[in-house]
Formats: sequence, structure tokens, C-alpha cells
Amino acid sequence: MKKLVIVDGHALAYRAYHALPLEMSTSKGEPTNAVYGFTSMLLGVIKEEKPDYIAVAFDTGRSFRHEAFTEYKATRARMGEDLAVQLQRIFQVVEALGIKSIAIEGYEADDILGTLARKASEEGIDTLIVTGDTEKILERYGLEPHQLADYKALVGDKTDNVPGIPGIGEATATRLLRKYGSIEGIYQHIDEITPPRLKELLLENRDRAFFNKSLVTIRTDIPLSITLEDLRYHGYDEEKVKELFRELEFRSLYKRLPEEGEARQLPLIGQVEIRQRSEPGKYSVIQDESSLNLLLEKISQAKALAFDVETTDIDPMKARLVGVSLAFGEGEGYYIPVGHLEGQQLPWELVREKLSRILGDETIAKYAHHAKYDMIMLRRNGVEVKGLAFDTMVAGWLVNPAGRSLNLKDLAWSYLGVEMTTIEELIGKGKNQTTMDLLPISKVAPYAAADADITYRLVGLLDKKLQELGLVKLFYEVELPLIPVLMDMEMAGVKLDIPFLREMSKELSQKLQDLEEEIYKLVGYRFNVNSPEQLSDALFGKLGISAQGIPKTKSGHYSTSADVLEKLRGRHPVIDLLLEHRHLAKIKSTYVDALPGMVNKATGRVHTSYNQTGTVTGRLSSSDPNLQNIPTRTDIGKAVRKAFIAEEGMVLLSADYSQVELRILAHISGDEELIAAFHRGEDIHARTASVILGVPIDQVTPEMRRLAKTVNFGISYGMSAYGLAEETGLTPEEAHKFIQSYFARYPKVKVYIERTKEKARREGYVETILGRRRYFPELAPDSKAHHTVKSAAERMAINAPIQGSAADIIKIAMVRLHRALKERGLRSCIVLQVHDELVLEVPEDELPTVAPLVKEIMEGAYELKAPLKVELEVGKNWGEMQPL
DNA sequence: CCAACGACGTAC
DNA sequence: GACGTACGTCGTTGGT
Repeated sequence: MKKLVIVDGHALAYRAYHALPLEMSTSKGEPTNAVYGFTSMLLGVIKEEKPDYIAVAFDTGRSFRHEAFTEYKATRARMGEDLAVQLQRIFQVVEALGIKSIAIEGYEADDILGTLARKASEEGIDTLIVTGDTEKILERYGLEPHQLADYKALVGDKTDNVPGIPGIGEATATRLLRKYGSIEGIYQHIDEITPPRLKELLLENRDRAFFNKSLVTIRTDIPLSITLEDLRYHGYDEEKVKELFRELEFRSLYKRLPEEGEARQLPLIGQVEIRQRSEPGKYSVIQDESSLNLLLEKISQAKALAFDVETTDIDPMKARLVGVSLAFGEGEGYYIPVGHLEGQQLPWELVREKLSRILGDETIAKYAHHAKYDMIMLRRNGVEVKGLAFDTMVAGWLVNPAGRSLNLKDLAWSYLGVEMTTIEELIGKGKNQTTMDLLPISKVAPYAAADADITYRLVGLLDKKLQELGLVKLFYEVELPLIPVLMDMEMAGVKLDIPFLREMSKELSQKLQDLEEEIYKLVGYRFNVNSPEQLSDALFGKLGISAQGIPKTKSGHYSTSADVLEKLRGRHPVIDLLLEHRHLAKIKSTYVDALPGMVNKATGRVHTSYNQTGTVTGRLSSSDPNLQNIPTRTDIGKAVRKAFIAEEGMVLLSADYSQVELRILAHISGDEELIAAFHRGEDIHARTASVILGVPIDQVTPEMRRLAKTVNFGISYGMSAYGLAEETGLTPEEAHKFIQSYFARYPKVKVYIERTKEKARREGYVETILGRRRYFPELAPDSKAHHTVKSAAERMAINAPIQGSAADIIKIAMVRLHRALKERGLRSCIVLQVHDELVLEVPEDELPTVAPLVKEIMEGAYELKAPLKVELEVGKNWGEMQPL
């Protein structure tokens, strides 16, 4: 049977544009993300489907739908200029590839697709329509493609600005269409419909429903002078394509051009199939011992192996293992089920033993996507992975830390043009969600094996990207070796004093209750003190506190934030009580009450999750629970830290980089005065106060030092005079003078700021001492971004190298320290990282060895012009630490 | 009843 | 409009 492929040009262009990084461009600065993605997809289709006929359909300006309904697509944003430019290129690509573009005045691409598909089916030709992703919804709810118009007529279509029937959402529309098939069917059975309210709504909106359907129905009968024969694919003009791809700098795509006479395969059954692009590989399931043996034999010859695990939970410390997948060649994959409820499976004991030989073999390079997760799972099940050589998630993040999503499905689409089944499609979501182990092996296997296969395929592309961007050392010497360190930290966890927290919770409850009673008395009525909205009514309504100059929130209410309340202190006695209440309520709900629930039942400790790809600057982040924002400033806050305790016979050792960001600022700016101050070992805030206020350092008052400290921090955040004034209570004029004299005494800091902004503008990115990048497309010379947006981006650009370099340094230290502890056979473990601080749990007898080791490694992690300094503290708990 | 969002506050 | 980077909790809202 012959095959026709029709591509919805605009849909695909949009899709590509949003899926790929905006900064993708030629060396001359021409944006190419949409062109690249589009071309990649198109080549993929040709190669995979081997069509006999092919066409790309485009929309024209207005269609008959606009004439019928003036609001049609009225809300759709005008196409961005850089996409419009790229469309011209897309036309050129289509032409160069020898493919017909079709656009018909008065109709949309959908109508062309529909008409061509009808014509093709009449002639007994299979049709594959390649389009955007809106049709996914149908599959999810078990509707047929031809029901799309009925569905949209009921629910509406936001992107086309077609209003739906009020009160009918996804769920109701699906239910009705499954039962009655179409809008017509629904109205034929209108009397059966329940609940009565729904019937009423449907009757009221009968005309709307039918009109909507006519509006969104794809036409299959539009006048087309083109015949199918006109669309026959004869291949492309090699010279033309070469020339165009050279201009667009699409080297990698050039290699993917289909070769002459590639055999056709993959016959399609059925008439019209709307579906996504996909490149299914050859995937096998391992369910008997001899297959497993055969597989292992093959792998022992392989030089690299991608692995992935399927589990029952996103928390690897809780999850149960369901299966393991492996891939060691492109387009191939193997799934070994071990924890499915049903189906033939090998006993884990056997699989574990055999798998260990391969996964534990350091000489076989291991690839994974989010390796930390898989390695924790495997270790908990007795398999130690050795020879980790690539992590596609971490690499994708380094390539662009602020970029698109890093999940495997999205990387597959961006880098390979492959559309993968999402986990949601597999296990559902919300209340329909199940777990992997409950699904049949046959359903999970292709999904799981594809993960390993795609991971394997991504490694080469991402590695090349890392090379192009100068990120090889950072990746292979810092980020990749950090993964086992984080794994050990997470698995070690930290011990909590639960009875202590329970007691604290009781005390806080009592205090909060007392405070609330007093607040109600002063306000005159009872209300929810935790509700900013109700509080604002109480303060600026009932109590009549003047709202003059009080900022409003986005939702239009007066803000009741702490800094607003702080300024209202003294205006009414209730303000002090509110601030106290806020603070206690925060500590209680976020820490005191939440932390005990996070203790792992099996280990009795809390195991935070460190996200290695969660920030744009290179820092780690921590969640479930977040142990990087445990209070420290107030007494009640510090009390929470007392709940973090060392095991019997052990102590906590905290090692803190002193003023690390300011030292980095001194280093990268090269400011002599600042560097010298650090070399002299001075109190840097006092020194700053001294030099900019022109008083001797021994006459600096605490007030002066506090001011200088604010400025020191503010500088690396790109703070303005206004910001400083707001923070300190100075007038903006005074603040301005203060900053002026700061730059007069530290002139190279000023130069650093200007130089960094300039680099962001000219080169599009800034970088850390290890070359870690952050991009700023908003600052490009031709950027249309608003002034506010640009200023914000400039501040981020100033801060990113400083914050990011600090992250670089502590990561180096973590890798080296971890290695040193292991080499020496010490039992001490790193248990926490809080950006500039490491906390270790140390057996008391190891302290004399470990303390100096930690200090030396951390201080020696990187040689700065202003030397790194580490301060050590020891204690039985994190709240009562003593300097060492 | 639940998911998404906004306001707020904790850390460095 | 005005100070960078994160994450968690609560209340509200909008839809089921």
C-alpha cells in the first residue's frame, strides 16, 4: 500500500519553537531553534515512514471561520517576530527537500490535511498526519480522532478563542461523547441526560454547540487543484540542501538526510491515523534465565551501557523496585521485570546476582538519566553501580541551566526529535493514578526499554554539546563525580530528636493561642490570623490604620508582609503581636510539625533530596524536606536546629566558608583593596564601613558595620540606591552617596559589574570560574524586552558568576572530601550541604583526624586571590555548636 | 474534594 | 520598578 504523509506546518513550527532553546542561532545570530526542530522532525518522518507522497500544509491569514465568527482566534498572540523570520527559512527547507508546500486562501492547514486525507483514502492510500499535540487528549480519554470537533465544540478551544458550553469541562465532555458519540447524538438523547442541571445547560446552548462544531470541524471537501500525483516524493536536490544547511549551520542534520533508495518498511493499517512522531526501537522483555544469560553475554562485549529502573514511588528511599531496563546500542532496549504484581518474572535474587556483575563492572561505562535516583534504588536492592560515565539530565542542565524541562521525554524531543510516551500516559494522573507494579509487563516494557535506549542515544549528542560549550571539565570532574557524593549524603540522612520537636510544638501551640486571643481582643472580632486577606481587612478596615503608602499585592489587596508590618510598628499595639504570631506560626507549621513526618520509617532518619539541576546558578537545592532553610536567625528558629542531632558516640561537625561570595567578588573583579583586606584577615564589613565612611577601623560602630554589611551583600545582588534605602532606612540620596563612595574605594568592583553586563549583552551569557554558563537572551542587542525585564536580567547576570562560582568551589570540596574520607577508611559522613556550609556526622574518635582534613580540603578547593577561609564548629546538635 | 495559584517567610 | 538563588505552608479560587 502507498503512503501519504501530510505535515501541519505551523503546528510543527510552533512546537519546535517552544521546545528548543531560544538562544539557538547561527554564528551570525540568526535564530534557528524553530527551523532546526522543524527540519529535524521532517527528516525523521521521511526516514522512518518512507512516504510515497508528502506535503506540508500551512495556514493563510484568514479563513472562512473568521468570517463566520469574528472572535475566532482573536486571543491568539501574534506570532513572535523571531518565529515569523524562521518561517521563511522553514519554507526554504521544505522546498529544498523537494516537498510541496500547500496553502489555500480562506482555509486553514487542518482543512487541507482533511481534504488530502479523504482523497488519499478514496484511492486506497494510507495517510499519516503529523501535527501538534492537541490531539493527545483524545487518546487519553479514549475518544476517536473524528470526535475532536465534538469535543472542542463542548469544551471550547482556548487557542482558537472558541468558547465552550458553560459548565462542561474535559471530564463531562468525555463522558457524554463516549456515551452518545457526537453532538448530534447527545441532542437526540437529550432527555436521558443527567444531572438535570447539565441537561438544562445543554438545551440553553444548543445553537452554540452546533455552531461551534461547524466552526471547529475540519473540512474534507475544500477545492484543491493539486492531485496526489503532484505530491509524489522524488527526493531532494542535494546541492540545494547542502547550501541551505551550511547557511543554517545544521551540520548534525546533514548527516541525517535520507539516503537514496532506503527500503520502505512499517506498513500502516487503517485509513487515516492521527498520531505523534515516534521512533519505536526494538525492545525485548527478559523473562527467563537463558535470555538473561544471553543478554549478559552481549553486554560484556559492550563498551557502554545505559540503565534505568522502574519503581513505585518518586522517593527512591521509599520506592520498591519494579524492573530494570538496559540499552547498549541505538534503537535497542531490554526490560527485566522483577517487581510486577502479575506476569512471568525471574526472581530478583537471580537478577541481582547477574546484574551486579555487569553494573558493578567499572570497565563498562554506565549511562543514565538522573543516575542518582537509579543508583539509590539499586543500592537499596543490593546492586552497587560502578563506572558511572554520563548523566543525561545533569548534562542537559549544564548545557542550559535555565532552559526547558530536563525530563527524558523533553530531551528526546529536543535533541532527537523523538516523541516518547510520558509516565502520565502510562500510570495516569490524579485520582486515576496507579503504580508501575500494578501494570502488566507488556505495557511497561516498551516504555521502560525506550527510556534506556533514548538515554543511550542522547549521550553522544550531549557530550558533543558539552565540548562545544567548554563544559567538559566541569561535567566530568565536578558534576558527574558529585553524583555518588550526593547519593551517599541522601542515604546517610540525619537524625532528628522527635520528642524534642513534639514538646516544642505543644509550647508553640499554647503561645500561638494566647497571641490569637490578644489579637482578637485588640481587633474586636475573631478572624483567621493566617489569612493575609482577612488580616488586611482587620488592619486597614476595622482598626482604621491608614493605608497610605501601603503596597498592594497582585490580587489587589493591601500587603501584610513582614516588612509592611515592620514599618507599622508603633502605630497600633496589635502589630507587634502579629509579627510574633507570624514568626511562631511559620516555625511551627513549616518545621516543628512537618519534620517528624519526614522521618523514614525504615531508617529512622530524614533523607532530604538534593536536586543537582534545580537552580540556574549551579547551586544545589534541597527538598522533602528542604534542609537548606532551617531557621538560624531567631532564638525560636535556632531551637529547631537543636532537633538535628548526632548519633550516639558521634558529633556534628560544621564547616562554613567565611564570606565566600565576597572573596569571589574580590577574585573575579581583581580589586586590590578588597583582596588586601582579606589577606590581612580583617573583619570585612568593618573594613568596608571604615573605608567608605572615612573613619578608622577601630572607631566603626555596630550601626556602621551593619550598614556596610548590607551594602556588601547588596552589591553582589545588583542592588540599587533605592533598594539599599528601603533595606536600611537611609534616604535614597544617602544610599546613593554611600554606594558612590563604595565604588570610589573599590573601583574594580564597579568595573566588574559593567564588564559583566557588557558580556551578557555581547555574548549572550556569563560564566563562573569553572565556565558554568547562564544565558540572557533578554539582554541581546535586538531584544525587545521591557526596561524592567532587562534591569532584572542585568542583576541576575551580576549575581550569577558570584553565586555560581561559590557553588563550583563547594562542589569541588565535596568531591575531594568524600574521596578522602573513603580512601582513609573513615566512618565520618557528609550529611548536609547548605550552599557555603558542610555538616558532617563524625565518630568522636575521628574528630582529631577529620576536622583538620575538612578544613584543608575546603580551603584548598580553589585558589582565589582572596584566600578561602573555613570556620569549624562542633556539637551534639546543630543548634548548639561550639567553635573548634 | 482537589489542583493551581498567590502571599508569605525561611535559608544562603 | 527598585536585591540574587531556592522550597514549603497556608488560604483562596475555580472547577469537579
